[in-house]
Amino acid sequence: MSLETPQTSVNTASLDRRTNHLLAALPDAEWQRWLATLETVDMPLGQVLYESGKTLTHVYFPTTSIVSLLYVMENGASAEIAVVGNEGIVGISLFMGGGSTPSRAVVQSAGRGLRLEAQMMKDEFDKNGLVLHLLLRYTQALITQMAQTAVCNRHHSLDQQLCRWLLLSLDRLQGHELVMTQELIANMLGVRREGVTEAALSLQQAGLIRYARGRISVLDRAGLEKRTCECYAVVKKEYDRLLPTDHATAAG
Amino acid sequence: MSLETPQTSVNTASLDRRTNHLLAALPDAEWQRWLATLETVDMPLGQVLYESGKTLTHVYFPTTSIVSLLYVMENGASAEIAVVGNEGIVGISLFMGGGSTPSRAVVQSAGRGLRLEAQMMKDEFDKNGLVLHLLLRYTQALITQMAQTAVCNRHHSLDQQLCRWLLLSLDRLQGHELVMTQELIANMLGVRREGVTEAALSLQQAGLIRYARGRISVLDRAGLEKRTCECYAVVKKEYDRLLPTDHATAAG
DNA sequence: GTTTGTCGGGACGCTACCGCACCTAACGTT
DNA sequence: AACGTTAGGTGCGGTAGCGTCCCGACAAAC
Repeated sequence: MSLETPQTSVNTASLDRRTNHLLAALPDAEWQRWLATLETVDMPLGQVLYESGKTLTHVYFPTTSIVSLLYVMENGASAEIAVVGNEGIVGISLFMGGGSTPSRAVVQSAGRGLRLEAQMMKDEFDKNGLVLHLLLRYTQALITQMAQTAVCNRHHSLDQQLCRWLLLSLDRLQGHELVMTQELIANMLGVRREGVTEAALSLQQAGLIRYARGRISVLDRAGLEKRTCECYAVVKKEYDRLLPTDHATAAG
Repeated sequence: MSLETPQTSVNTASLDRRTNHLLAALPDAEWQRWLATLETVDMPLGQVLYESGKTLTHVYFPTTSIVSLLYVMENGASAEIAVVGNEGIVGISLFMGGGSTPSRAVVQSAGRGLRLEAQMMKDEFDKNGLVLHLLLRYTQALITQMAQTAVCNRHHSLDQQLCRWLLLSLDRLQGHELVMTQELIANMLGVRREGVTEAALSLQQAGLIRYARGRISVLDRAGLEKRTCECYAVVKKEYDRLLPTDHATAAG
């Protein structure tokens, strides 16, 4: 057969599930069901499987290719959040319930893969409970936070990271004060205490916060949001989208 | 009532589900079921909710506290992977299917929270299909990779990160060669191309790899593993644990 | 009222990495 | 054979954050 030719080929009888570990671990019943719609596709270098924020049309199971989950920053610089190869699936947001992610998936090493239509994937999960979907959505938000942290660690100044951290903490507390020594913040951010001292000092001089002996008061929240990097907004937006507060929007 | 006293109190009729967003979004049936076993607990600063690798006894729903998911490195340095407050749950590995994570959960801001016994949580999910559990386990492995990336970005040299990246890529391909320009690797790692050139050069001089015009051959895999930071092993181990290859171990 | 510990502030040299500019070598094209 | 393109190598000044050590201010303990 023409399994070696480059063009997209609809499933053949010779589809080998062992080429992707996830598919290999699938129960037989599911495998048989999916078989009908699984198709082999070529995945050339640089192909964008999905764009940040866009809804997925398919999920991909790489077999001989590697896909990078990239976060592309506003200034165009990018950083890899994770790689997916023949051990996994590209498009977890589809079954996690979010439908999209703030990252981009790009083929990083040309090869082949199998893909499945989005609706097919979703159907598998619609059989399951509400609780599940809720928790999965939460998990996706959490993942976003992690990913953004990785990016932020790589690219942003301590000053901006401190702002982000203060804002994220503030969002999880009531009021505008947090009890937190600079030493502790340094541990959280993975930097020196002196670095935090310096950054905090400049925030204080800018009139954004005030602090003394382990108490930090946020005086100008908007100012912090202006000063921080994009990472804060990305995470916040994603949490809001995935987990709308009950009083605000109806749960989708 | 003594809701303000510090000691652990078993659930009272006045338990307010709105104090934690996840609980608030719970369907009524589940909420009623959980109510019987949910208990309010004090969460003092510094309390370790779970240690890296340990099995959870409870999941926690912070209400007025903040919990840090910390990754503690071999040399004792630590970095925050994510924070969890009244919007979430501490212990996702319980329903993700992994049972534990390589990170530690520490109370970062004292307060209160609700907790639920591990078995109770699990029971909610055991009603659901195999596919689900498989995918969730995969997701947890992915999350580990993200978290580790964040840590690695913060703390390790470009040289080490390059080793990690090569190894992770190699694991997802067959053979010992990858087609990849230094330019591309630089984009993935979020660093300058020249930095990669320098690091790659030193790896080549050490006899670990050889490369020319976008082809990288790994000559000494063990050498790379020796040279890289702990991040690679952590991620690999977690993938192996969560997604054992069918021919090797039985799926747990 | 002194001591001891905690918290914040500052100085020093050092290293890793950045930004930029430029160069060489290999290869493909025509 | 000439040319342009792509991959890799080098040099140089700049800087963010590190390791270390030291200091002052305040607070609780004795």
